[in-house]
Amino acid sequence: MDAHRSLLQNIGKVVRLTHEEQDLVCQAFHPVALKKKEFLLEAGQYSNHMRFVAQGCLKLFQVDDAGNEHILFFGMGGWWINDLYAYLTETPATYSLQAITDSVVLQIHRNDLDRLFDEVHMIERFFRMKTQKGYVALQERTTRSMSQSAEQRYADFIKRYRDMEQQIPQYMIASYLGVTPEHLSAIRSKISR
Amino acid sequence: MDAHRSLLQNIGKVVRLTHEEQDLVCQAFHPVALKKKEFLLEAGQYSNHMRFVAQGCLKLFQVDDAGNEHILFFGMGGWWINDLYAYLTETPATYSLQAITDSVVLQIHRNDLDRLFDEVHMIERFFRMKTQKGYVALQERTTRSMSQSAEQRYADFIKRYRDMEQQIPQYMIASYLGVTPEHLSAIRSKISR
DNA sequence: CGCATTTCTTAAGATACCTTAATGAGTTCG
DNA sequence: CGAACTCATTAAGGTATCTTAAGAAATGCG
Repeated sequence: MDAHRSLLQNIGKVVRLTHEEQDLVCQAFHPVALKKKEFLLEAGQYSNHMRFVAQGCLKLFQVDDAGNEHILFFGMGGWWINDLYAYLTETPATYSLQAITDSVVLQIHRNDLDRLFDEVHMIERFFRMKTQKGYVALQERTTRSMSQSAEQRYADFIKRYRDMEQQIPQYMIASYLGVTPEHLSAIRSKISR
Repeated sequence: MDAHRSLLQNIGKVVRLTHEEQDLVCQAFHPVALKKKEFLLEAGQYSNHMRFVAQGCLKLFQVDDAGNEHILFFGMGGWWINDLYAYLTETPATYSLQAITDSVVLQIHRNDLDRLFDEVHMIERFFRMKTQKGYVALQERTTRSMSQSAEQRYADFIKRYRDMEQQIPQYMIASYLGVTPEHLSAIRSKISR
């Protein structure tokens, strides 16, 4: 599907826009095509865009002092993904955003978004609700990572993101779950037995 | 200090209010005094208030299937604390909110807050920024809990919350950090050696 | 197709953290 | 004051997860 159409559909699930407003929105969001492994944001850069994944799949991750990668979130087609911390605080990103598969992302610059908030009131509501939803998702994730074993977290993951499982290499799922690839492999073989 | 004064001071650090607006805010927030161990919110109840800790100290925690307590956040004097998930989604709380020491909390009902958003525009801005800050704090916490050892997390904790350390029993700090009290005790004795 | 690279698996030994249990110090309160 | 709690500590043995290393399977590419 066309990227902008997909965006409008996503917004339309939450708030209602007039045709004129839809045009304003489409003009403000610019598409970026990414090859597999290409970066959309690298740690240290400023994150000045809000980003909607129209097609493909990306990962938002951090590299710790020991050089290990920790994936905070995946972004699939129809999802919003960003280092919200960096965007909101206008500080250099501590996370990087990289394409896992060839992808198309629609992004809007902070300045354009702020202008859009004035022009299209419902867009402000949409983003407020998105931030809240993001908070809620993160709280769930934090909670689970504190109270559950790796095996339970993996079972949860495949239940929730069955469709993702195919597109994402296992070692990245391991990183998302907070375990080593070797351990995830052991968990899988234990389950299937 | 007087609870409402403390609230106005907290808000004043972010946005500027007229005297009239300050009066409106004070009228909308109601104080609740809590004895040590008293609950302000129990899991299963609806969370219909935004809450500001004027004095004392509370914990926001969850009990898992095995009956273990997991503390998501502490709320000290001058902090906001809530099961934001439950408040935002208007679903029954999965967390409980309990006083660790005798405390005074100022709270505002959702209906009054929504009304206040219309009457005092800067209050809406204040809460939007608070939600964002909450998200940011949670993202940092999630990240740390994924990538660091219990020992590093504890070192972080005492650096960040040196003043809290006195008021909070160690087993609660252990719960916040995601380890058993026994293990935290072992970590402490290892550090001080 | 075949070689190079990426990804997944297996296994052995190491470490972090947990469980259980016992003890003692500190605190609360009748 | 003394009994009953609450909280922190110690220690022993267990489990989950990591580290390292090697090889197998899958994938990408000339």
